[in-house]
Amino acid sequence: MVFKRKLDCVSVGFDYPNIPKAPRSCRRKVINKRTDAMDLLASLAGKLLEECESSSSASSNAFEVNMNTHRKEIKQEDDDHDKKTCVVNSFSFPDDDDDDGVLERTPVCETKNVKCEEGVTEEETGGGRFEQVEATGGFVTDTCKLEEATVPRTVCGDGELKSPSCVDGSLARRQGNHTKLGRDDDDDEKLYSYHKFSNKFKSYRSPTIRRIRKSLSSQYWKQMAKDLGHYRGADAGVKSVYRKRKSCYGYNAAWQRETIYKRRRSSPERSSVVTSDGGGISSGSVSKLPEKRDSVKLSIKSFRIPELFIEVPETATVGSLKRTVMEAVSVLLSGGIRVGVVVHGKKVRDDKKTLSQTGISCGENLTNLGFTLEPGGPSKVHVPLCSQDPLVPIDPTNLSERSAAPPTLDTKPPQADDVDNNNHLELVPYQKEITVGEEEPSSDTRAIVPLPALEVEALAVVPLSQKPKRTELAQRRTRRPFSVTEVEALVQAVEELGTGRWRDVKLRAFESADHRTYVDLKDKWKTLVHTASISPQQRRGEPVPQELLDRVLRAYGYWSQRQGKHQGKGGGGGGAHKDADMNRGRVVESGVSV
DNA sequence: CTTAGGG
DNA sequence: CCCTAAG
Repeated sequence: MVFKRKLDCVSVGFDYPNIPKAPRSCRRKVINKRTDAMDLLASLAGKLLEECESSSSASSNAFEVNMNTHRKEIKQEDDDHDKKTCVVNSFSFPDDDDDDGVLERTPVCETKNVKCEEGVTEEETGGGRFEQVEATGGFVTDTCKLEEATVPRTVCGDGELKSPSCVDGSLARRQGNHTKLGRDDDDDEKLYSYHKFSNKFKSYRSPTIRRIRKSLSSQYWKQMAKDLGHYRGADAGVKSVYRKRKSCYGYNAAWQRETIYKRRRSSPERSSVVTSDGGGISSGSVSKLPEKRDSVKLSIKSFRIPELFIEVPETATVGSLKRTVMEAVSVLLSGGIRVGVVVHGKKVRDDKKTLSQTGISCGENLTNLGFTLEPGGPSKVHVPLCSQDPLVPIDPTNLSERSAAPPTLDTKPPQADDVDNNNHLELVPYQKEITVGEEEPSSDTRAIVPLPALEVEALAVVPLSQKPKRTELAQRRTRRPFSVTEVEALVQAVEELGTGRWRDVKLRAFESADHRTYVDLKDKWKTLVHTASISPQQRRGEPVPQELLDRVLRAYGYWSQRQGKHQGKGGGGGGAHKDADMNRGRVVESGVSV
């Protein structure tokens, strides 16, 4: 595995990795995807602040929700057949971002586990084995020890404490070797089951995660279910020659999650905001925050998604595996989330209680405070998120083509598979302080808030029946303007084959251009016709030689005339013949009827 | 899966 | 480019 990851501490809050960021445009998209998550966090922060303010006149409340890069536990479930089922216990979002160089940071009361994580991580990863993934907005997927270090225990639904299963080693590596992905000490199949039946993962975009524009449409779920494999039929796993984006997934509805994300933004209200440059230490910034006594400061490092079941064929590529995980997580996050507050292991349901009444105060050890993300929560929103917030890009596809993908084990074609750098997910709530200066490294694992149990009940509800709140799981394929050469080839093919045989056009002229589907060609032709019809001044993009546009018009006119006739079917012959016809057609168009 | 069109 | 309805 070549992922190199910066020390967590860095991402956690001291020093932001100065890794190259994906182009803003790329990141933007990602941001949109994360909107829900961010909203939630923002909402959470806002809530806490509100309470704080009401109970005390503190005005310096600040929150910081950071995402950690890291850990994800994977465990192998079954191995029937040739598929691997892995359980991803958790993911965490890297604390990347802040492309605008401004991030808000707030000191947190008393927690200092950064170093701890850092140390562990480094050790686990063999020191530098992982490259920062944040560069591309990705998440590092591994380092389980971290979990133990940071989150020693996890409370299970039944109140029982369990140690998080942790698997070390990168997912990719394991997968490649066909070795176990992890221990399976705790198999909670109920969490989130995600099965991938198809082993066709070459698509350059996530198959299951398709953008759903019409969220309100009843088609949404239908589509979703279809994509996920609920409707998987005989065609499961089958994909057309051109289309490389089909796959089927199955997943069980019950999923519980504690999600995570991080939001750089502090509560809109009056939290104090500190900004610092992305790569710098926040000491200066932090110190700027006025320390008020009655305020409670804390930061949520991350939220964790308990588990994800994933099944992929052994023949699948690492990239596809990553994408699969990404998709699973996206689906999980898409259903809406609710934040829960847990103090001393107990969930605080009364939203009206003040923090101090609840036992949350600066004086207290905040380690007994935890947050949970529960499925489908109404409590989202409130805090206006600003789109300007740099969020962690998680969208794989996008980044893939544009940013230098961190080296990964498998080499894959640039466009299609690197998408992964970002698939990761796990979020663990992180609470730590960004105190400046001396942080004790690994001294205190407790700094991390113990993750409370998830509400199984809530989790049990699995949707498929419920509409996910608008989620933009899928993303658009990256735009790839046709080059003049391609246009030429297209025009040539259309001249010969006509405008109703896109599949043939594809075969003839773009056989090897996997990224050009016949639909793409059809669309391009459409635009070419339009382009040729407008004045040169109105055209945009790389100029297409007028000569080609003329041919476009000519062919368009010609084939239009042939409407109803043999529709080009009689074109078994060569292009020459066609050209002859074309000329004739042009004449016709000129007014001479044939 | 392909086509054809609208978005 | 995406999404769908149709065939």
